[in-house]
Amino acid sequence: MNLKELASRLGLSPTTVSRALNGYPEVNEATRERVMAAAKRHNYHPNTRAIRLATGRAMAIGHVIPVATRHEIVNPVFADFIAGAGETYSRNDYDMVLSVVPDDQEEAAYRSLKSKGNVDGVIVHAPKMDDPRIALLHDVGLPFVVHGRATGTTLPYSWLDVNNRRAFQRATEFLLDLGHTRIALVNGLEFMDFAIRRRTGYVDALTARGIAPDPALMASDEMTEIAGYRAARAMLLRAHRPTAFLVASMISGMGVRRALEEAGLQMGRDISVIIHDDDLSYMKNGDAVPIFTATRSSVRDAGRLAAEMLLDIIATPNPVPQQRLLEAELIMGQSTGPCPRP
Amino acid sequence: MNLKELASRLGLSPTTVSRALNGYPEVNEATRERVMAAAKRHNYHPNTRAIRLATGRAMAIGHVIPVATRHEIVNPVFADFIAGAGETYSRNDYDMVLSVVPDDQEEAAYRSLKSKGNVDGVIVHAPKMDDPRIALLHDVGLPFVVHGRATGTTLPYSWLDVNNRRAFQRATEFLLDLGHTRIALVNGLEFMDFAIRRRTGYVDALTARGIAPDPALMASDEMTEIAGYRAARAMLLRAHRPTAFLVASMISGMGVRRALEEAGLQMGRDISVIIHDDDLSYMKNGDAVPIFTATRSSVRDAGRLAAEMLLDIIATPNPVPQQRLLEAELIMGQSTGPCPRP
DNA sequence: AATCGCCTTCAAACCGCTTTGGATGCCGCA
DNA sequence: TGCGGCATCCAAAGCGGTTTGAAGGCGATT
Repeated sequence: MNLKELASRLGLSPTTVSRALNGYPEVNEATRERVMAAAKRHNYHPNTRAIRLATGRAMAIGHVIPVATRHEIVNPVFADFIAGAGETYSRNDYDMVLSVVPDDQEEAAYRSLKSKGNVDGVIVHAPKMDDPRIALLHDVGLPFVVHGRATGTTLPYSWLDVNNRRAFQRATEFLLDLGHTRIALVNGLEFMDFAIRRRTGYVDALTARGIAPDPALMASDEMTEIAGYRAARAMLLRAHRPTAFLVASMISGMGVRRALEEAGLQMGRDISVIIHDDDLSYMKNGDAVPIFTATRSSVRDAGRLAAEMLLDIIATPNPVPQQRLLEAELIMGQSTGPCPRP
Repeated sequence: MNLKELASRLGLSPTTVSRALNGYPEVNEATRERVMAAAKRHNYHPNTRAIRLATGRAMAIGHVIPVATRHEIVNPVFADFIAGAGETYSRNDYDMVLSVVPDDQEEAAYRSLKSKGNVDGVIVHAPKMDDPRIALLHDVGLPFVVHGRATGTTLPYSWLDVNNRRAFQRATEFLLDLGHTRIALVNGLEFMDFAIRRRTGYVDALTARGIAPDPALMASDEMTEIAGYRAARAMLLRAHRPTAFLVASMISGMGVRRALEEAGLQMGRDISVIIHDDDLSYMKNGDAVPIFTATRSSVRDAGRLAAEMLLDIIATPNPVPQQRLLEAELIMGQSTGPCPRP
């Protein structure tokens, strides 16, 4: 059942039927109702491919996922972000298209998405310092929103980010207030923008209290269980071990916990831990009582909001770049306590 | 730059240019090269939307992701599957479209995908017992491949699955051989087909050795850290605690480990644990030496293979249902050992 | 009564590609 | 010399919608 057939059954022209269905004003209300009823009765759904060609819009948003090397976006955080963004797209009749490409072809992927007209815009994930993708998308002319920010980029662009610096600053201050002075940072890879900001927050808080950051207590690696475990273990073996840990993610946190337990240290009593909690659906930080004290910010909400921002930009004739900074909340769990006196 | 313009620049008809670019035989080789060169020079990429309308094919595969209730597909396992499938799609110039929908609208989502012509086929995730989606897709006429199987369904359909029953049977036998008799099962939700099969494997292995399965040692819940922790803790508090655990996933396994450590039990010495390891990129089970002894099967490979199967089915005129059963390997880690004599 | 303007509706062009059904020219062969 | 056959190329008709430009009908205004 297509438009032409539906129209002929109704004794109307395709023009009128199309307009009736799309809510244009120049059609009689009685006619519109007749058309709507017939469309429902015959289970008519306009062909997306035809709409796309006729309107010149793809009605789809792209997400490029580079794979196959050191840093992979394919992680639990990404899954939750996608879920949030996907909800927004569905509500607005947009498709979400994921392009999984070898990471040396990421740039080509964006260009191709644009020139072949597969999408109306993209969301840029995991921005790095001086991220080249921003300039690229700028001159390709593909609307985009960055999840995060890219330090060093001068071009104006739209982004949605969590205030990572402030979150880690507050967490550090909280530990300092508890009497901790040897606070370790188990950070993500520090070419990632958010990791840089987190470190800044941590360093700022320490220096504000007159404590010189100790490079031996600052690790930077992928946010996996293994990496968290390794970093924590190495630090615990040092002569002067830290009394508190600031950890980049729930998953790294599990690794840190493993190292602590292996060392016979009890979290919350012998040693304190604060993690950053993306509030992942499959990785909840406890329920009533959080396992870890944490800086929390739902990445799923971020996905929802970033998608809304992008759709808004696409719908606007001459859009101005939009920015939005979300604050993480500091939630109390069982993993922190006063620094034990030696 | 579109086909018509490119053609006129070349002094050729669009027909010939189209054929030259698509490798049809009825065009002079010299002409073809001239066309190819011009296409490259002018950076011509055919408009996907037009190709789709003209050919009647969507060149896209759909994945429907239901959200917002108890069981959510949005999990790390799903992310890895998607990554695998996405690689296959990219290689074959297909788009991957994800539909995130409230789970009471899942059926409508499939129907809409079909009637609006957004995709050429779909992959069905997380099949349940007597899964209604199989009959639905059958009569809607949308090609599909199921990741897993659906016990109770009589219709023929294509699927790709891991031999979950055998994997858990082997794992159980392995523990029995080590002298364990009180073996606990921390399973996924048992309306999920794979969870049913795993339980069957476990029960079969026990009964084959004359051991009656103890309902108190069989838990079934979501595969999260929390759920794993709760199930294990409850069992450890019983008078006759288990000496070994069989756990449904890496994440549940972390929860079980937390419970064990809380109870002061050392994995591999006081108590044995075997998990199922989907070999997730961000949830590696150790590296050189696995943390957990495990039944391992890469869900990413599964994604790759399932996608290949689907593309093959779509390309075949009168396809017959395809099946493929992957075997999990049993890998030795540090979490198992002989049953300690009391 | 003629004209104007609004409300409805329609025919046809268009989006950018594929594909069918010729058309043309050239060669070889009878 | 005439003709079949092959190699090339093209015009035009789709694909299934949207959108422009125009037209018919009718009440209101002059």
